[in-house]
Amino acid sequence: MRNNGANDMTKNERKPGGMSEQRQQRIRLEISREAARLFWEQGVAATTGEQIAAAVGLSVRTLWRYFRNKESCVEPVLAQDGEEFVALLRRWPRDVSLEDHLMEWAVNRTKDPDQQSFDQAVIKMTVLAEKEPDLRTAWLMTNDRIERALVEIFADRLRRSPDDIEVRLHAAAATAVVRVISEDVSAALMAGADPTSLGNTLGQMARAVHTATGGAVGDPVDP
Amino acid sequence: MRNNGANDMTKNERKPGGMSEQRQQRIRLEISREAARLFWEQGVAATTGEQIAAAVGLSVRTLWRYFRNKESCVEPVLAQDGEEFVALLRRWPRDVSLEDHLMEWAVNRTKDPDQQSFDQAVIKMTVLAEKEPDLRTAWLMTNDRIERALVEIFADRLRRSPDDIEVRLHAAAATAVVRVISEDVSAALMAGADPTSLGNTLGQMARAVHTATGGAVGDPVDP
DNA sequence: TGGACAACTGTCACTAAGTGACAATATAGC
DNA sequence: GCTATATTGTCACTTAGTGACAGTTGTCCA
Repeated sequence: MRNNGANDMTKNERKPGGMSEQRQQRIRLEISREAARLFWEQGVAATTGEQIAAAVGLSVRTLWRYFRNKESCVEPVLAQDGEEFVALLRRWPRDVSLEDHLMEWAVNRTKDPDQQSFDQAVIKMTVLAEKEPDLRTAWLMTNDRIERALVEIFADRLRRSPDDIEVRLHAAAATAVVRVISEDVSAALMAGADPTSLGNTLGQMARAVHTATGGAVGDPVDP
Repeated sequence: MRNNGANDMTKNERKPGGMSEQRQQRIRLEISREAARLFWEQGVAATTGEQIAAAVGLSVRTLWRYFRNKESCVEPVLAQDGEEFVALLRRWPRDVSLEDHLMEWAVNRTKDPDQQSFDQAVIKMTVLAEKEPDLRTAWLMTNDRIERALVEIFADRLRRSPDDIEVRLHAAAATAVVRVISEDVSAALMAGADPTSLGNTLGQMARAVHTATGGAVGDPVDP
């Protein structure tokens, strides 16, 4: 999904003095990467904001302008896979099943070499978030955001209101099972599992979503 | 569920100088109550640890010995309903459906007068947690703990391993839908809804759990 | 190309969160 | 009451995080 940032120059809403959205995001990602590395190497508590700022070459004050607090520094890394997943669901055609859509994407995607090392960071943080309480909160918050996104997506697909309790229930259940599978896969990969067996992970997610929504989400729907 | 603290004096492991488990819990709850009140009245950011400590008559240092950080001060309040729910599920007979078990409990329970005002605090915090990010993390963390408890309970009921991915999926989905319904009900009550219509909330939860687990959890099972 | 203007960044001073150490105190068991 | 031990308070300290203000950088437009 690294291929989607492609020249979407439709939003030229840059004000004088403001920097491009992309640049802001790149800095956030850069910070997040360094924070993840430090958290992994020394633990969260032992890592200071000063260290993170120094690692990326910013003043501490600026660091806190990009992130509300220390834990949220890793959110861009933690949210990576989730946002990829959400973006994928946004492009989900109505006449295609979830499993087919995910599988079709899986075979077509190309693995950017630079992306590889980044994926490592994602996996490390996901695993670390199982034990470190501060990272756990960040992980749960990113999943909370995913859930809100899924509410919109599901509401659209089911032609129901985002306020509909059924829709919100489906989104919550779907997000929960996707999260658990992500945790499970990350733990397996960290333990040295063969990444090729990961190919079926998306199929597992699709089936889990279908089950967790009582069959309401996953099948093709009327156009 | 106030009636379960009943004389479980089996754990007489009190060491000289140590205080009883109950006393510790009472203090934690007392702190939580005051924190919730202050958070509601002035907002989370505007409330200092010093204020909370003063309100309950403790030194600030002692406050931080009871709670790791400011947000977690409200966890006992936020966890109230959830722990009640978990305790209820622990007593869930194998030959009874979830809906029947919850409904039977609903009619038999007595509303402690002191409990009323406490419920108000629970509702307030649940609603406040929808907007205030710091409380949101606390709310998600309590639900994370509930999920872990449900893993054990479901594993036991399904006679499967707590490590079984299916079991964890069911627990995650179930916790998620129960959380959403709780949020929904709290918001409705806060908006002035009639509490009598709340009687069916447990039925709704039971059905939602049944659906979110693909029918795996909710029906009676073999003894 | 060269301002003009607004956003971005750094420095400084500050408040509040949270912790370690140690002495004082309270409590359970005898 | 006596004793051992957990609990609490006080003090000093580090770090998280913010507000204000000045300097810098990047964008838009002439």
